[in-house]
Formats: sequence, C-alpha cells, structure tokens
Amino acid sequence: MTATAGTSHVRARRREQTRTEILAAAWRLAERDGIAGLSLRELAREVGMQAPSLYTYFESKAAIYDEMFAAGYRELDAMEADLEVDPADPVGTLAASGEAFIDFCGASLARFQLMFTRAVPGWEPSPGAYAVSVASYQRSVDEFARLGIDEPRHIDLLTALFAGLASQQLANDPGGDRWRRLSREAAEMYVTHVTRGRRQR
Amino acid sequence: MTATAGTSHVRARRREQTRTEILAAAWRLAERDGIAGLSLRELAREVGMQAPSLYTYFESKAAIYDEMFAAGYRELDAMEADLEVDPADPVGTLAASGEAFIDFCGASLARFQLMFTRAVPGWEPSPGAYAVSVASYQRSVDEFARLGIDEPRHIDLLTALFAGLASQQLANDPGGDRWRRLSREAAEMYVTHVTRGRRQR
DNA sequence: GAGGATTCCCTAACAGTGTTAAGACTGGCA
DNA sequence: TGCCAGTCTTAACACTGTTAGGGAATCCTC
Repeated sequence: MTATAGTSHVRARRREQTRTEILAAAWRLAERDGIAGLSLRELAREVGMQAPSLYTYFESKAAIYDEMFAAGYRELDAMEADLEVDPADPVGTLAASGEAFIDFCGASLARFQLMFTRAVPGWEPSPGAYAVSVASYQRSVDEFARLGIDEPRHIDLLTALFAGLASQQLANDPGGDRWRRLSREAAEMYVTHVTRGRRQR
Repeated sequence: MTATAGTSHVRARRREQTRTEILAAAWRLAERDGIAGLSLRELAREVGMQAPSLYTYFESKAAIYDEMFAAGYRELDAMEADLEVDPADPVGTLAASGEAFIDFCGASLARFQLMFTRAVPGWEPSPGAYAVSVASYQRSVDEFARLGIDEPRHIDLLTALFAGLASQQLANDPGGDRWRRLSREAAEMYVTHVTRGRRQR
C-alpha cells in the first residue's frame, strides 16, 4: 500500500483521463455561464454522471476551481515564454507584452474572472494553487529585470498599469480594443518615466 | 387614486424609513460576508422580519443591489465634489484624486466589489442605476478637462492607471499602501506624458 | 365611528445550490 | 476464484432566491 510506486497504472490512467474530461467540461460551462455560475449538477450531467460522483475525482467544488486557477497561470506562463524580450527595445517589448496580456485575458472571460477578479464568492486559491501564480509572477519580474526594470515600486507601477488596461478593456469594452490599443502609448509613457534622468551607457 | 399627489405621507415616510434601514443592514452584512455573500434570510432577520417580507420593499435581490450600486456612485460623486481642482497644478490635483479614489475604494470592500468588479454572479446594474454611474464618470471627465486633459485616449489611459492602482491595492495589499503611495509618481508620469511636446502658454 | 381598501407581514412551498451518508455494482489484482 | 478498492448511485440535509395565499393592522373616505 505504501510501498508500491502507484496503485494500478490502468486505474490511475483512467482516473486522470476522467479528471481532465471533467475539467474540460467545467471550462466550457464556465465560459457559457460565468465562472461563478458553474453548477456541479450540470457539470456532472455534461460528463454523464450524477453530481455526488464528482467527489470521487475532486475533494470539493473549490478543488475544481483550484485546478482551473493553476491551469490558467500555467497557460499564462507558457504564453509569456513565447514572447521575445529585447533589452535594446524596452518600449516595444513592453507594448507587445501588454497586448499579449490583454489578449490572453480577452480570450477567456471565465479564466480572467478566476485568475484576476474575486468573481467566485467564498473561494480563494489554496496555497498550492497560489504558489503557481506566484511563480508566474516571479517569472515576469525576472523578465522585467532584463529590461532594466528592477526597482520594486517601478514593478508595482507596471503591474498596476497593465492590470488597469486589461480590467478596463474587459469590463467596459469586451471584444473591442479601446484600451488594448493604448498599450504602446502606455509603454512609452512608462519607459520614459523609469529611465528619466538615467545616463545611457 | 390617480389624482392625489401621493398616498398618505405618513405611510410613505414610514416606508422610506424601513427601506433605508434594510439598506443599512445590507451594507453591514455585505461588509462582513462579501457583497455576493448577502443572504436575504439573514438580511430579513437583521431587521426583524421574514425573508419574503423584504419583497414589499424591494422587487428583488437585484433591486437591492441596484440601490446600493447607485448609492455608491452618489457617494463617490460627493467625495469628488469635495476635492480641490487646481488647473495650475495638475500633478498635485491628480495625485490627490488618485489617493482619494483608492481611499474611497479601501473604505468599503463591499462597495468596491459592487461598483467596480463583477463580484455578484448574474447581476448587473439596471439602466437606471447604470445612468448614475455614467453621470459620475462624466463629472470626472469634466474635471479632467479643467486640467487640460481632454483627449479621449488620454482619459482612458488615466482611468486605466487609477483603476489599476486601486485594484492592485485592494486585491494584493488590502489595508496597506503599497500601491496607494505610488499615486504621486503615477500622476507625474502621466502628466509628463500628456503634456509632452506641448508649448507652455 | 363604520366600511372599505391598502399595506404589511406571515407561513408554506418550489426549484435550485454544494455536500454527506450509505449502499450497490464492477473490474483489476493476488 | 475471491476479494476489495474504486466507481457510481439514490436519498437526504441545509442552504439559496422567490412566489402564492392568507391574516391582520392601519389609513382613508363617507
């Protein structure tokens, strides 16, 4: 029981498969009804079972949200890993990052709500899921450092700027680009500010 | 029935009084449990009645949220009316506005959630309540114009900046000032940007 | 003051929610 | 082959917003 490397590979595989199937259905429903509108009975129906059966795969509804939350940050991380960072062109790099971030948010309202807004009453990420988001944040900080942005208050200012653009875009012009198109201008403004009074090498 | 100016002033007064009492209790509970955690049965208990009785005063739970939403924007408007706008000192004016806005948000998490985040699943402000928020926004735009900020995209950039600071502050450092203290710096950055290349009179 | 209408508030109930308990069935393993 | 862990079920609990219907108090009109 404690010694074997894992109980029954066949069983474990099947189990994992069902878990991912449930999560896929959860994303689909969350996209349709909003992240907080997710219903376990409907989710169960979607995968052909009764609501209590979901509890063999997830400890609770919160655990499902946890898994989705962590997956969201893994996707964000993967997206950012594809971005090119050019230390010689901080404005262009930040502008592209901003647009990519806003696109990422706009691609899935449910994911945005789960990751960045407190749209699920009574739920907050577990320590494990939260750690994934912290790691993703740390990765961003490291990339900002490559652009010469390393002062904590400058990083906070940048996250506020991008968070503001994204949240305004999602809340007030979903699907449009009223704030997205300000990314470049915002990047210029920001870079001019943080490099102010700094001697070029 | 149709002709009289209003059925019984006494009745109307009492009714209005009970309504405000219910709303006060609603704010209290929303502050404690989060805006989405508001329960009608608990709200009714708080004012000494049964849940269905609330429906004599409000058409639905959504109507209660509507009333609270509009009240929030009226308070925001009143707060902004007290701010001094100095066209000669746009940085100082904007920095003070930003701090005041963040303080306003921080003073009531429930109010912040209701006004600026989609924290209540399935609810959105009615046209009437929404109109109050638009009027408040318009007032801000008018005051920005007095500072020489009139280009729509500059206004959008400013709202994003302040919204970002406030949301980061509330989400990641509630009760602290990690982002609040960046208000002045953000204002300088912003004003420098929008007045860039502009001849002083 | 009496009659009538309106307002207020109640209980009972409905359909929905997440979750737990208890039991039946079954497929993989010794 | 026998067993048992794993899977899935139904029934139920406490909660949610909301509606229906009825009783009682209150105010307005005559």
